[in-house]
Amino acid sequence: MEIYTIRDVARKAGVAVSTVSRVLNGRPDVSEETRKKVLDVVEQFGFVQNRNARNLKNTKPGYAAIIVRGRRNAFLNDVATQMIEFAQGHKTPFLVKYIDEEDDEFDAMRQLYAEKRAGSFILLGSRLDERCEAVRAVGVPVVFATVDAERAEFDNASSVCVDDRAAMRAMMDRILDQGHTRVAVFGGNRDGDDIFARRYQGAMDSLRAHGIEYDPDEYVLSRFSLEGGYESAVRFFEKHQDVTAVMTMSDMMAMGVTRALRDMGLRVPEDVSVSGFDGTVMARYYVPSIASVRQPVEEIARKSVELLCDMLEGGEARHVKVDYSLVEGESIAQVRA
Amino acid sequence: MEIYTIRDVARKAGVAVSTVSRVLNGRPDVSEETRKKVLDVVEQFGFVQNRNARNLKNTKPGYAAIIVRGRRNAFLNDVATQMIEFAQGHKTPFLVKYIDEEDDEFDAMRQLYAEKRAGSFILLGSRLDERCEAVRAVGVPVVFATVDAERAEFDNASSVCVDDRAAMRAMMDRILDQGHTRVAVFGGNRDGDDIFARRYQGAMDSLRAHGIEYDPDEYVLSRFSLEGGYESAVRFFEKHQDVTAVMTMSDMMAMGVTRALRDMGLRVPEDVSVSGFDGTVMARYYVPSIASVRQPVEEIARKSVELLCDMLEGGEARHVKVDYSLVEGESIAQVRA
DNA sequence: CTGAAAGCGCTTACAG
DNA sequence: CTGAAAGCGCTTACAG
Repeated sequence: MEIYTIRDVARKAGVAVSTVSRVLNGRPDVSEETRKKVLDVVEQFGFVQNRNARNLKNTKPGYAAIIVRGRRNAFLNDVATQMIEFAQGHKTPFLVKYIDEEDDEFDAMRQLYAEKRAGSFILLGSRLDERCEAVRAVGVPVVFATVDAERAEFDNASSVCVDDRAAMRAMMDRILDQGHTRVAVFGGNRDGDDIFARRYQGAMDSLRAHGIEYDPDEYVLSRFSLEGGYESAVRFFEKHQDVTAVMTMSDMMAMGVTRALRDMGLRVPEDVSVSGFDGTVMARYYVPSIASVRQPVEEIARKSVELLCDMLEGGEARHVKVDYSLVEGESIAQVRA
Repeated sequence: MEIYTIRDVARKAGVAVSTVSRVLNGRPDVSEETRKKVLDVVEQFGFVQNRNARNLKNTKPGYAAIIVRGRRNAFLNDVATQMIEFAQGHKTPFLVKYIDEEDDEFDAMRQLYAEKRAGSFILLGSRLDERCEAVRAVGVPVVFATVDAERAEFDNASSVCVDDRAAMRAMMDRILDQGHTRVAVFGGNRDGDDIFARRYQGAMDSLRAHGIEYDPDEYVLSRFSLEGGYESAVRFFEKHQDVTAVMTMSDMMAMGVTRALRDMGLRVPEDVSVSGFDGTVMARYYVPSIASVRQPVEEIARKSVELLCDMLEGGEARHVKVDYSLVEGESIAQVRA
């Protein structure tokens, strides 16, 4: 495999490297004739620019970077895709960086800033723990998407999310309205002040309002995956056959729970009702379709991009709540007799 | 956000940049004392290396790159993840590059070769069309995974896949053994000589062996997604109520079909049997669980890495078939009376 | 409109 | 064990 540099192209075309560079970057100050000559050689060589060299030179922060944590999360992926769409119209070019579940998005920010000239960021699915103080330190515009960063009070960070607490409460209301009184909640760590804690609080709000006492044993810490939901359900229902509904914090988890119940000979929703969270396509196609809290993918994406562009133009950090909606599903029914 | 270079680190630590570079790269020829001094400054600065500069210098092809086409394909993603696992043990470092469905993996190869010192490749989910002549041109070791490249006769390309034709035939046998005689097949383009064409042939092999005449109208070109399967099924069953089984070329498609059937008031498997392909986790968790052809993720991954390493050590290009297996599922049953 | 030159942040022989 | 210097492939003022 032959690798050509712009020097090779320049020599072959009989021009200077700077001229080739200009052509490659679509600069206007090149004669039509020269441009053509250069492009011919580029074509002929199958020349590909070395972006390492390019980025090394170009140091002014131009890009906005979308950092997505978790390659497998369909919901976050959808949001990222939408963001790119909305970003098309704006002057700032956007790039997407996927990082692993365990990676540090703040390291990723530094890396992107240093290497790719990314000077502003949208963080998708970030967690607001100690490390997020890094955001304050970096000082560049940041938008947290699907995370509420209001209380952290960053000067340079906006956020977009649904009201997780209210959403969860509404879903629990709907379950309780079907007569259920023993509802297990499967989700993430409920301590602290992140979205999982708020969702948990929302569930509690509803129970309290309905005058139902909640048995702490009926909260199950579970992984957000099919397997996680499955295993949690199997373990849980060994001891809690009297529970008639399971509310989860993710659609994947809900589907895992549903499959587990079925394998234990329980029907959903006749014997046990199940709810999810996110409003993913898969949940809609599942049988039974999973009742879920839909986060408005498109609006989260649009708002995030808007807020970032706003800050880039000197606007203040703002915190926006977008409307969730409850997705009807076949997975919830009247409590069994 | 402050960006430090190794010059800054060197100055602060009171050593030369070359020394800092050596420490950063874990070279042995640095005194313990100096190393410590440098690492302290690195820590203090939160220094991150600029990989652009690094890659720009390092030009000897070291990496093996795994190119995955399609970020959303759970199956390919699983294979890629496994490959990384297996690659750990080998001397060659591996890196993964995700490209869009529509991107050209051969362009990606050139790019990676030029920029990241990737001198050998595993192509996951590549299609073997005209563009693949590029593989011959590049000359570096390539492994096609989940694609049969035997007939293309590249000197420098191995391949790993299941026998798609036999697999599809086996699945069709199983369906026909349940008494079905009207089976629709939903899948990709059946012309040419790629895996879709072979799967189609496999289905035909079985029908022929069973003495069943196939109605060409009962082949449906469908997208490989939930939505694709759904729409195809709705359109198809408007006109073909007498069909009692649908064989598909992907689990996603099969789940879409199942949901569509249910929405049309048909039960799976009581009224219509459905089968998938790939053996994904989601299909196993679906209700009904989807009978599928499992491609052995782990073995495809292991074999691909092995074949590549083999070629890197001068071995010949080889073409390996790994064993598929039929996954039992609740989605297939005796034909309705 | 075009070219010669400096420099982006690293690594790697080459001296010492 | 350590440092000075060249150079990776580009871009971008600066001249002309």
